[in-house]
Amino acid sequence: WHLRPVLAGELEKNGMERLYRQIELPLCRVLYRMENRGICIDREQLRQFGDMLSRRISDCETLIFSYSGGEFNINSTRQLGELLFEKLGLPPVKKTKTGYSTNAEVLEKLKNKHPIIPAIMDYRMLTKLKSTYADGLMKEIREDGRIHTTFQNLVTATGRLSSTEPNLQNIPVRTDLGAEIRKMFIPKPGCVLVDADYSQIELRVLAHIAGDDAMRKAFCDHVDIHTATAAQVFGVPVEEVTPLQRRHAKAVNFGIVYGISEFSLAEDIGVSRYEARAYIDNYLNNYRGVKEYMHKVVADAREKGYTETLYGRRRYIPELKSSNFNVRSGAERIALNTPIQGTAADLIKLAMIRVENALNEKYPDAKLLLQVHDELIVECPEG
DNA sequence: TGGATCACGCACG
DNA sequence: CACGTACGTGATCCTG
Repeated sequence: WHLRPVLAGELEKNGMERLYRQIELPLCRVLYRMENRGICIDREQLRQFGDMLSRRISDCETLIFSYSGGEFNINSTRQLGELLFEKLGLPPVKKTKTGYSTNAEVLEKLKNKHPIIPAIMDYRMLTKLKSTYADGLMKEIREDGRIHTTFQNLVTATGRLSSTEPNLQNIPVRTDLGAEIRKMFIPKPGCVLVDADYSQIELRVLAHIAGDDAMRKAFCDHVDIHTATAAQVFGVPVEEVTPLQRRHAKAVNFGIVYGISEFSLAEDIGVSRYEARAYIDNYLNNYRGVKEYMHKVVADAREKGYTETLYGRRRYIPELKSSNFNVRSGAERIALNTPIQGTAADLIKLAMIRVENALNEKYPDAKLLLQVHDELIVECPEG
């Protein structure tokens, strides 16, 4: 309690009273309730899924060892690297600090060079699902048949939440087999799970804080933002945008939010650096507000020493003054991205407080259970 | 022997 | 694997 007046003074001095009183403090009670409620998972289905994975992993091992000409620990990146790049003589694509890189990107490039590669990719996917999810989640099921995560509100640099023991914010969804895990989260009898997610919240936040009229108009007109961007970048009418153009425009939109470089964009969508540069230039000439914002937000942060969200949450970035180019460039991407990611975090926290209160008031049997950065999951009575 | 820590890889938004 | 996270496994260090 000796700290209280000191910290209260700090809050006020930094203009974060509103953030604290209207968001962070009331959010604590919401998070406490969500953790206590937990979410139900189908234990029997999870067990069967784990057994199926065990069988497939075993088949995969047999296949891999038939190609390698002997047993080794496939989980060891060191042993795997020696096999692939020394014994089998495959071309090393990339290095790590300590040896050969064997990550998914490398395997993707090698997958047609040797039949062992696809088998290793399968093995990686299956063992990830088994150890982290099938086995990992099973250990966390409590007596009540539910999984109770812990939400951390004081961990991230941007203001997002994180979730631990277990992490329920990274349940698989992108692959078909992974999505099977997600289906095992079920409502209690008589209820349904309602999943409500924001559409393109980060790009909407960008359009707002950058004050970009073209991007705001696209959202106000309810057009698909990636298609609208493709039309701008490639200079074609909206109706004539091809699926490939849309995919490229989507990558550019993501890249902008992360603080793009032509090099990583080119790598991501498989075009030349020259083409990637042209995409970015076109983009910034059409979204002028975004271009100005990118410069201004970095310059402001360099001057003040921190960058901030719409609600005044700060992130200090001393590396902006580094003499090392890579360190400084990284800091500039952080200065650009943090207000976007952090404002989105502010907004969903505010929404959580309002949803919790509105449900208690009007639908007391409906319960907010989870938050996954841009989505809320509610368990509510059927009908 | 076994706990702590680092490196690596990979699940999500 | 650009921004932000959590976590499992292997390898290595260190302690007692």
